[in-house]
Amino acid sequence: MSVTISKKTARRAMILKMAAKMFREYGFASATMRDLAKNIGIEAASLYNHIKSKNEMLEEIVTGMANDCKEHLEDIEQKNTTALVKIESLIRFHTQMMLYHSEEYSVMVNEWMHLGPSVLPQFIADRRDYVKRMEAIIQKGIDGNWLKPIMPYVVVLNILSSVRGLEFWHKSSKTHTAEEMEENMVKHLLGALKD
Amino acid sequence: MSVTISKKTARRAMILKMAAKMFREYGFASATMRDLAKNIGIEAASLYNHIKSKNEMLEEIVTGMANDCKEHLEDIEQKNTTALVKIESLIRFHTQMMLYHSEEYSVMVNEWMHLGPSVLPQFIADRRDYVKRMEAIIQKGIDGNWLKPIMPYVVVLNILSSVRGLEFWHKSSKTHTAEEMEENMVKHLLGALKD
DNA sequence: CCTACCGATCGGTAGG
DNA sequence: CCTACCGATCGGTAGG
Repeated sequence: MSVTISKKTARRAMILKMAAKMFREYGFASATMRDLAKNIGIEAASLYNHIKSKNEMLEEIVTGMANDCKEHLEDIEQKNTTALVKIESLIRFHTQMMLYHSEEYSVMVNEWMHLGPSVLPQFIADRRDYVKRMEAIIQKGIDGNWLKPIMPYVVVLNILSSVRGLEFWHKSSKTHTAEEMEENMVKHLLGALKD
Repeated sequence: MSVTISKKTARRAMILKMAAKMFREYGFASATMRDLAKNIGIEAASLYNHIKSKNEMLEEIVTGMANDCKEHLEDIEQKNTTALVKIESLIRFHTQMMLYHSEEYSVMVNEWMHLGPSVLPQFIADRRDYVKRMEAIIQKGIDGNWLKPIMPYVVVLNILSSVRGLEFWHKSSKTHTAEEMEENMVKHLLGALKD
């Protein structure tokens, strides 16, 4: 019995993984349930034994990633470190999420607007809250003279957007390693904040 | 006769402007010709007196913006200035494009993948070329010891991605002015390259 | 997990 | 610029 359940769970996880891959490659609106089914090797109708709807898949992918990000931010906030260390940790965390969980992360940052009306407002509110809390960390660093004064809103936007842009690297010929990319992300995005 | 032509041209330009607005807001795939027609005040079928297809509109919007960017880069390359000044000019140019031509610029950076097979390969090749030439400017600056050594590929990706992220500011409550945003973009993205 | 099929909606055309 | 309409395709359901 438990074998049956875990098998079903694994199958569902596999479907969600493939859905993330396709949402990322074609966009949520252009990816079709028929293509998803074909890539898995079943008929489109059979998908609905594992999921409720196309939108439910998007919601699960996006909120899953969003929760991971929120958790990490809370950890960071608790720690007794300087603003510089905290921001560096945030840059590294997001970079690694994009580099090692690129499908789900890309879907979150690129397809969230297709979320259904029952989850979209909450996602937007959460995102705004996340940005505000990153801004607060930077502002504290500026107030304490640990960081150079650059508008926190712009810094946060740039960090998050730059990570989003790593999608291009991921799809490209990869002439550089993930580690190199991460180090240079830190150098560039943190460099202007240091003395 | 010439009045008729210019009227037609103006109408077409207006349709393209509205299309850009809707491609940006809903995404190319989700924006419909029927909604576009409704927003203009005509029937969907009537659109085809001004344009050939939905894809043609996308192509015109995207390649129009891409050409503006290419032209600016060529100007920059000709000028006899330091790498730092050139990169600053590039940051300011792209920031202004996003801030003052947000519809078309957003469509270019977010919807280019829906370009038809007759233009997509060229667009990708052009984009790669554009990045390579920005990288070359930075590399020259590093070689001449005018810039701190940060991987040019990452710097270029971050600059372009950060500008893309300004879309969020544009849609938001706008608690900061466009000028403030531009100055802080320069401070953050160029700061790490300076000594 | 499949066959069969639905209502809706899409981009686009014919003909005026 | 409109009426009328088409073929294709979509997400999803019924019933087994």
